[in-house]
Amino acid sequence: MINEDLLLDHGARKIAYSKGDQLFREGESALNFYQVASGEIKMNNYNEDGKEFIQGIFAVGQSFGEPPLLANVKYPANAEAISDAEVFQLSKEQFLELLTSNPQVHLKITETLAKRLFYKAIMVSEISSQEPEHRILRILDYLKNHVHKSEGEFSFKVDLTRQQLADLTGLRVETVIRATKSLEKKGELQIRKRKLYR
Amino acid sequence: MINEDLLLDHGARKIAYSKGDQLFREGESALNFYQVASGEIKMNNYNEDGKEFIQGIFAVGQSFGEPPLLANVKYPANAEAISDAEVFQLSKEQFLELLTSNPQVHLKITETLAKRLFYKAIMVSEISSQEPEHRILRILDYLKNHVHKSEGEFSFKVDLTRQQLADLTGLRVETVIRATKSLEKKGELQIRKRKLYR
DNA sequence: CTGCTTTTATGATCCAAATCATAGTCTCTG
DNA sequence: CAGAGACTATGATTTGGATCATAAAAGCAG
Repeated sequence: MINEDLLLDHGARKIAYSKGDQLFREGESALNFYQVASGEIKMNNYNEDGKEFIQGIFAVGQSFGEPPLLANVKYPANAEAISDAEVFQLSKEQFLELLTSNPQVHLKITETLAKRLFYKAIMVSEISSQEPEHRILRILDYLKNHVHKSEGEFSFKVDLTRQQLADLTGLRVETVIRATKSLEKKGELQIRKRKLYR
Repeated sequence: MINEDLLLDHGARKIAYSKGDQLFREGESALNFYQVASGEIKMNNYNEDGKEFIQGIFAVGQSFGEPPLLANVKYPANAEAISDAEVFQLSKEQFLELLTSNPQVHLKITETLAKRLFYKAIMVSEISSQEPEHRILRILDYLKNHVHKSEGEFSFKVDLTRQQLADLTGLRVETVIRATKSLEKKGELQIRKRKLYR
């Protein structure tokens, strides 16, 4: 997260999006740096037959879409507003200028990338080689420990639908529903009012 | 890739490993920065029943294992020498010192992370939602375009065994063998002397 | 060259998750 | 508060890739 004033000083604009709007699409060139000011943004892919895969969900204060900017490649996924949202937008040049003139911000960004890489490394290995229940627990634990940073059993309320959980893990809704029920039976998580707690 | 002299100036040591040696293991704390001086290193995971997943293969000049260093998390995978290899090793402190005193190196590292994130984003979405043939083509195209940077049809000789390809894509050897044959039939790749060309 | 290991190959069988179908429950909007 | 749409639930069936088994070809060490 980059300080708002710093962003604005470097020419950032705050742009409003409505639920469902797309900010950019897979395959496009990366022109801007983005940071969420309000609401939530997801990055996702759709495969040939329309199945969605969610790369990540970004909430207030989180930036997204930097890698293609820094690596000079096309976007590997789309960005779409999950809810009505506001987003700080900074051109590539302005962003790089900000980075070079603020080493500590640069270091922070590097750290963010490193953390995201850590998450992806876990998910890719999980998805490739584990059963559904295992995959689901892993992503829940990741969210619990690294995003929400909550502690204590069943202290983390999962604010995702079964469908979103499916799209994050590469499973199907029905499989997620059955797997979560099974996990509840095993005491790995709780379901209260249809919401998952881990 | 960081200049060798620069590495040595900051206290890097060159360490020799034999084929099969492990440099670090999943779950350990990140203490060092690594860059390959000769040979090849892979990072991998093993799941409960011993199945391997290869996160990445790193050749001369490439660094690996930086994310946990920068993000203060444990290693998400093991590092193992594929062949006899030499590796520059730099302590965390020395590495961070190098970064802060050489902004352009820092930017280079950030770019490397961004590229790797790009690769992982592609792979995780592929693995989660695509058929074997698709997955294989994607990783081959990635290697062809972004690692070997070769152009022209069938100009890229794949220097991976079917097993390694399986471990990179989360498939099984037999599936990779069948899928590659099918892809050859479709003209998507060539097989000469059992080697794949894309 | 010979035997040994690694890699590629191929058919048969199995099984877990996807798919299909259908319905119940919740939530939000007008 | 009624009705629509989103979400959760559950059973039946299908299927693609894993698994198992076996073998042939290539690479390699002595």
